[in-house]
Amino acid sequence: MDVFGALSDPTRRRIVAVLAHGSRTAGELAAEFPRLTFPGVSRHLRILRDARLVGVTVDAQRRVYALKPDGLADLYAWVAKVQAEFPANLDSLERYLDAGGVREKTGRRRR
Amino acid sequence: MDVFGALSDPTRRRIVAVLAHGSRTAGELAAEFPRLTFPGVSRHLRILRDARLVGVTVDAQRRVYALKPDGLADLYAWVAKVQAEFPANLDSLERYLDAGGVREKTGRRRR
DNA sequence: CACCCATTTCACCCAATCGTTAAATAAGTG
DNA sequence: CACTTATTTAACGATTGGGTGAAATGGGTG
Repeated sequence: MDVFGALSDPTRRRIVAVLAHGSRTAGELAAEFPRLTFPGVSRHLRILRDARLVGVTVDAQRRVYALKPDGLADLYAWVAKVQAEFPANLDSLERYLDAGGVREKTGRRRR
Repeated sequence: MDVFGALSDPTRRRIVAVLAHGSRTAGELAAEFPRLTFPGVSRHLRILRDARLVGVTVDAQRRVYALKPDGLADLYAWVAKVQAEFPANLDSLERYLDAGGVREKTGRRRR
């Protein structure tokens, strides 16, 4: 699952938001989500890890999770690119029509 | 489906990217995705509409889709907030340890 | 090494999502 | 109004995703 997919889940967004304030162990994170079981949180963490949104360091049995800029940067870059390409100041429909977007009348094709 | 969910699909991201360059009719958009059927694209457009990422204007039978800044702004705001809260310059694990994140030795509890 | 703690992996279920085909809706033309 | 174009809605099957409890893994302690 890519960055967008990883962040499409509200729980995972909350995890990322928590980690923005500082690193947490898997257990601490799980404790933040009383409505979820431990394995549930663990799987979310795996998905975030695969998406390069978080990283883990091992401290004995504990896994300390930390936010990683990589994944977020991808997301940010995509949004920035789209926004840059989008001429928001011009009315979009007007622009479309000016560019000759609609070329023909509709209905039965002329014979 | 919210903005994140809407953008979790690659096809929908491509639609948004296309619309960033200018408005398109549903038919024109569908033509950009030869591997998908027309109704398939139509449903993606509906999801993007619900997420306030695009807007429609009616031109006779044609529906002209245009990118809307609203949804993208939400996404941008979320990313910006997380990045602002994330002290990227400090090593995250170090910070965690300094804050006393790990308080006890592991193993069997002391009696 | 017996026991404990922390976390992940496994097997399974249910709900949501994606894509398709067929039918419905909406609107222009002669 | 019959016909055509443009697009959406409906119904349905296949796949993925999130949740759970149970078992497995990795590591520390006495």
